[in-house]
Amino acid sequence: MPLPSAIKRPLHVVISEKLKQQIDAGRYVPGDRLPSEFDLGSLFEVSRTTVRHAIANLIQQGIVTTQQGKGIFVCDRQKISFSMSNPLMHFDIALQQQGYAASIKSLQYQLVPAPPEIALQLQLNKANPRVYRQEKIIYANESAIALEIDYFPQKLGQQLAEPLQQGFTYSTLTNHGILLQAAKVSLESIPTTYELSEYLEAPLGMPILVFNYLAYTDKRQPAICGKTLSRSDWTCYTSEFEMS
Amino acid sequence: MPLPSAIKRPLHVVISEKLKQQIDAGRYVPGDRLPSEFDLGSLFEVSRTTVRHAIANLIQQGIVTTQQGKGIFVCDRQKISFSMSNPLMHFDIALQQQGYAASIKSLQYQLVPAPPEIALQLQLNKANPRVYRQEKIIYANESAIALEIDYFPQKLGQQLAEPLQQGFTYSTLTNHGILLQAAKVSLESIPTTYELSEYLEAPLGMPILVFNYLAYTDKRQPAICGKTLSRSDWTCYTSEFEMS
DNA sequence: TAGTGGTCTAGACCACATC
DNA sequence: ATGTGGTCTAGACCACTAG
Repeated sequence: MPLPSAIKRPLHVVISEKLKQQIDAGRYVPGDRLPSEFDLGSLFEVSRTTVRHAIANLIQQGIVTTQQGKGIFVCDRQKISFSMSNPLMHFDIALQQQGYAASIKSLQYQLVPAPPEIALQLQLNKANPRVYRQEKIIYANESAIALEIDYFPQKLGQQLAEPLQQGFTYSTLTNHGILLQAAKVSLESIPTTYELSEYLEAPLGMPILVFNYLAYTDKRQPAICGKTLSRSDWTCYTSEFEMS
Repeated sequence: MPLPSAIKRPLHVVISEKLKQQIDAGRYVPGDRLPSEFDLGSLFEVSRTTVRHAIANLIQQGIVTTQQGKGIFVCDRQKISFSMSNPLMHFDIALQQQGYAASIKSLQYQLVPAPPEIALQLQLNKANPRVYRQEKIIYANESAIALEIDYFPQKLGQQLAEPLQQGFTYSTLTNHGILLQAAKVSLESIPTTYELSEYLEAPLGMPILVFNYLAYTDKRQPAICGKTLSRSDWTCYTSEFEMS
């Protein structure tokens, strides 16, 4: 006699948990293809819609991935960790330390009118402040893991236009003598939107980690700000604190 | 003539974006009820399945919430922020500072065999170490916002059994003279599982922020560890750093 | 051409809320 | 009794992949 709570579990939840158990037990290993949606339907004796609902749960958890025309495949689950304590330093160095080839692709580098909240953060007091806005994808071993959106003050963005479009933000700044001394950061999470799903090749709705930062060259002078949106199935952030 | 990319957008994405625009524009304000799924279906001239798919997108983004038998309601979106810099300190004080009534409900407080990774973290070297495991829900104004899972060494857990089941972890510890001096933390995100969705009354698949911590009374002595799983639509974590 | 996942439909039954 | 969202079915058509 199953528990009352077990009776109530929706079929799609039961099926996704059964599949997860089989994967955890090694019945399927990373790279394996699962039976097709039709076959899973007859295996579990449910409609294809219900199978798809169950698979959607697994996709969101980063357990499987689908490829149109090919099938459902088990993912290799490993997280890349980025230290927050030295903000921005993370990406290229952290990726290389963890054995990944780090690269970027700049999607946008453009002088635009500063959005109000950006002007506030960067303390731009002119009438119609302009900033350089950069969008770039961060890759680890050819896989897109994050979308970074940075805002640079006009002067800085003009000076370093070429190098910033070639390399990682923090490394580029330090290589050009701009040392960041402090930062305010925040971390939140959102589901993958349709736009993001195309940039990061991530399934719609999968959690995305949003790392917001505002970095200062010294205590009073904000230098750059921006955010990094990373796939939560591949990334986590770490830090160490001492309390005074 | 719409853009090619616009043509390709799935109907459920188009519809959820239309609804989001109407909400952002003030056509519906927090607390308002949207038309029923049937009515939305005839409004947009799509099937109820497609409407449900569109609504699911909005639910995951924390924009609307559904109540069986009642309808679809626009959420009030405000995030509570917790400072990471003084770990654990957060919850009760941070909630009160931001104008919320903070409370907890202890679900479990039990001496259990220590899971291997917990024994390692707490440096329990005995043969079959035991720890107290606590599960509790954290409420802000009657709303469940987080599930906290803590592990206490046997001695500590026994001494503070009653107060720990009544109050917030950090406050209880400091009130009893246990001062935490350092901590290692990490932040990741996962989708809401079925169990979590029941604890937090959160929709299946919505992003959850996972705050893992290991706190020390001094540099060498780990005191407690655990994690806090919080609704990402209601919470974010902040910190400030200075680089040396 | 056949098989796969992606999208969408129309309709059924259930549980819950309200009157 | 009625209306709502939650679940599930059976089936259709499309786009992509492969042999």
